[in-house]
Amino acid sequence: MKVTIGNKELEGTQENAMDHFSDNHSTNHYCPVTDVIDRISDKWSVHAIILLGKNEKLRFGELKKGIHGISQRMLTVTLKHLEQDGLLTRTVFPQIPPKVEYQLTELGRSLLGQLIKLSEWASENMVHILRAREEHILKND
Amino acid sequence: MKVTIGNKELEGTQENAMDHFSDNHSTNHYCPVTDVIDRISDKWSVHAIILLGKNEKLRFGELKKGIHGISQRMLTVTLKHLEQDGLLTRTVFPQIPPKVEYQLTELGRSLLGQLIKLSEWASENMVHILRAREEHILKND
DNA sequence: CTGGATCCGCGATGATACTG
DNA sequence: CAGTATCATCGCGGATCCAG
Repeated sequence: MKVTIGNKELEGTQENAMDHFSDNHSTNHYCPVTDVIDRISDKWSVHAIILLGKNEKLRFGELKKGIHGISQRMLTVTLKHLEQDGLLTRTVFPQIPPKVEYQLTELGRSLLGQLIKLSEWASENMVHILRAREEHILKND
Repeated sequence: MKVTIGNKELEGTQENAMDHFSDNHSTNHYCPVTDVIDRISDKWSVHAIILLGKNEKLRFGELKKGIHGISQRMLTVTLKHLEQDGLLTRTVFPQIPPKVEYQLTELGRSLLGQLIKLSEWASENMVHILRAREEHILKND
């Protein structure tokens, strides 16, 4: 289970998280954590979760308007995935015209916290990354 | 700059992060934060960063062995992106056979912290997600 | 209004061969 | 060993039409 490349290991709280990731490296194939990470790091999923973090309940059309560039199909697919993963609930109001409300579950809200921290990191360090990219372009002259 | 769908806003530290994301919703198109998020949430990038978090320096071949399933091409592309973003350094040793070492920068290490927290969330809540998926499958009978 | 179903283009990715 | 270059492919995701 433990994987060492080279011969260095991590100490403290990092060790547990690393070990989970280790499943994916070396010779093993399927890793649930990687599976979950792949899903929640999905481009549209992140936007949907963040948007639902700003608004307790949202209808399909509101989400569509709120996530710029997303197609109807991808919104449907994304919301279906998030619902399957238990990150949000889908409530159908049997009326004409139909009305469907989406809302984060408690699980979804806990994930929201993580995504916000990640987005905070991104906004704080964005300038460094953008500058690094520019310098890299200049270097190729 | 501020976007409200419905009429709810967030309080506290979440507000800033949300506002950055807001650029991507509504009518605007390009958002640097989204750009950065898309890049750092890339499947292979996460693996490479995590692996380089476990080992201060790694050669190309070691990374290839450590990230199961990645092709040579994608490893090259991924490392190039991470280098362009200033998240890792690439050191070439001019010798035969060639030797190249990759190492996280300080920026990369700070991101590593965030990714580890995300992976910790994933490993802690993985069971709920997997159970939710199973229940959803059972529901479709 | 909220999707489901279908078609399809294209970019991302893998496989392979080659090189300093 | 550490890539580069090229070709083939495959699935994401957009566009469109249809339905309840």
